[in-house]
Amino acid sequence: MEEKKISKSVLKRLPGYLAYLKNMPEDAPTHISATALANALGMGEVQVRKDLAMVSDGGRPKIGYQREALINDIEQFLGYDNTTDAVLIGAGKLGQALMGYKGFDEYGLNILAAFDAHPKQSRTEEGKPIYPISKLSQFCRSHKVLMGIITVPAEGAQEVANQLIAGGIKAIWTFAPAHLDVPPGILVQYENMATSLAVLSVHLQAQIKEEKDTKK
Amino acid sequence: MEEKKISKSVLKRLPGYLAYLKNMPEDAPTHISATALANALGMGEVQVRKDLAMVSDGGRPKIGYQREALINDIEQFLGYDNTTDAVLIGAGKLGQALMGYKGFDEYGLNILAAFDAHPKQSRTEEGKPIYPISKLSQFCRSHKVLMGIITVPAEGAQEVANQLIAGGIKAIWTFAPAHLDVPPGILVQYENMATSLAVLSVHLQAQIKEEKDTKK
DNA sequence: TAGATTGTTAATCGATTAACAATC
DNA sequence: TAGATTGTTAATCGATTAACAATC
Repeated sequence: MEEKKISKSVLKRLPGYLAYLKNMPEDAPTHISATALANALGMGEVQVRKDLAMVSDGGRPKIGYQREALINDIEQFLGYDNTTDAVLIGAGKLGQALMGYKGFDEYGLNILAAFDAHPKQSRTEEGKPIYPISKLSQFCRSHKVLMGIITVPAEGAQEVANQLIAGGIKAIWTFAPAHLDVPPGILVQYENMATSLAVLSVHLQAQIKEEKDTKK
Repeated sequence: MEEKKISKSVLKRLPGYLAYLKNMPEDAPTHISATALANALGMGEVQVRKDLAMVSDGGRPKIGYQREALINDIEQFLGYDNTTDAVLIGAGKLGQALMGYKGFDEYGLNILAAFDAHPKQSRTEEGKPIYPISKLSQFCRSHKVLMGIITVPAEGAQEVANQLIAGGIKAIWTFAPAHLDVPPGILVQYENMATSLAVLSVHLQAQIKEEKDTKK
């Protein structure tokens, strides 16, 4: 594994490989080829090989990549071996669903606490604290939190982002359908359901139209 | 608006424009320039102009695009003026959060019912029915549902997808971190939280490393 | 008219795919 | 050795950006 700069497209495909590899049964062969991976995930084999070359120190011709090692390499590359503390803002349904999601520790993500403008309880079902939003910046500073997860309605998102940044956060994961203005150096990752819906909707429109045309 | 084939990249940016335009205050000017839009969303103005050219029949030099008309053009292009019936499978926390999200009708999305392997209630909080998963295919067929939303754990996702396809569905929106094998013609849109987390995690790793290096 | 803004045509950039040599 | 598979180098493709002419 050489320290090349990785492109975002490659980066986004890595979790797919990782999930597949981790889900393989215990009794599966210890090695797997890029070809096999590509087929399983419906991708081109050259692409898979090139992607893996970015994170792994190589497979062996005729044999493939050692599965355990590959899993480790990807996890290390993605930083899943270090835990990241995060806060979540907006303890509505979506927020609570995320707070309760067990799978995040696989990604090294640890949500410390939730914040809400008007907390209805003082703890989530899982027992994590819910604080009023006024404590947000201070909490981030004192706990050295680097990541904020925004699950408030669109109108409130920018204000929350401002407070997160004031608290010293470096990355924001937002589920609010709103563009966020942030200073350089802060990463905003939009979990954009509207984008997905657009892709789906256009596909369906085309399907419906096609069907009509066929019937004519 | 000429009937050109649109690229996925353009398509994915359209919802951003739409949301911004719809959120503009009532008393804002009736026209808006691509330049203004680009600045507001932190994008290149040429890109915005080119994107808009795909869906709109044109702005006027010096004046820009008529906001109302533009909103309409984008909505029509994305098919948000036609409602799409959908079913959701997996009435867990995330599923319930999505069932309760009011904003979907803006996108023309109408979730008819939820399905679950072991329904705990017969209706969601909003009063939509929750059926056992055994009724899934039949329901899709009889209601001519074209879209399925999967919010079950990864292990169950492929089986649910199979049943959706058996029910005649044409598009799948899945929140399960699992690759789905589907026949050609069926669109799978992955709402891939793992992907987002990877991008965030790598950014934070770099931040942390940078900070260390600076302190040295 | 002058200048802001549009739309188009050409140039650049990056990512994917194809071809091929290396190797176990 | 032969063949599967790797990694690399070159070719293609698509998307973004830059340059510029058109227009209100």
